Amino acid sequence: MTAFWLLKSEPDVFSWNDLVSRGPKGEAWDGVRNYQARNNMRAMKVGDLGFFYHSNEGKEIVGILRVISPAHPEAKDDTGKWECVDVAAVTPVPKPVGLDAVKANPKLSAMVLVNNSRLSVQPVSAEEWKEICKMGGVDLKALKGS
DNA sequence: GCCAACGTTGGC
DNA sequence: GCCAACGTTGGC
Repeated sequence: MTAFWLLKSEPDVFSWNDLVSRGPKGEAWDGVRNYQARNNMRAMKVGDLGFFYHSNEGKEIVGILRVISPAHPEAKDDTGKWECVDVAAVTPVPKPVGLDAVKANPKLSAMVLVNNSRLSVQPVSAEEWKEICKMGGVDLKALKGS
């Protein structure tokens, strides 16, 4: 069963367009220094899908990415404590879903994004995934084929 | 730029 | 092992 996630990045540092420009080789989602977020990455499997969320600037879900490698130690990290997964862009969200829209939707009131805004890698339920895809105009059938 | 919420660190 | 101090994140 494919699991769903939400990964945050400040567009100043690393944006959706940056990930798109990496193509199918993707990019290591490194720099995470939070145990909860790391544990979420450890739980990821290749093929899992995630939302790409722009924090601070934009505050909206702008794209969908795919996990292309399991969690592995970070090359840059000399403590050996931290890990990252590799992700690649799948498709943009045609109508980016803003934080305000998520908050305004009662179906999404349990989302981690709403209740723990500081967690940078978070799980998304299948229901939440579907709802946001609907709001964003994402073609779910097209996603499956990718 | 401010501040609330949260996580981590370190003294005891 | 508790908790105060500090640092960071991220919404506003």
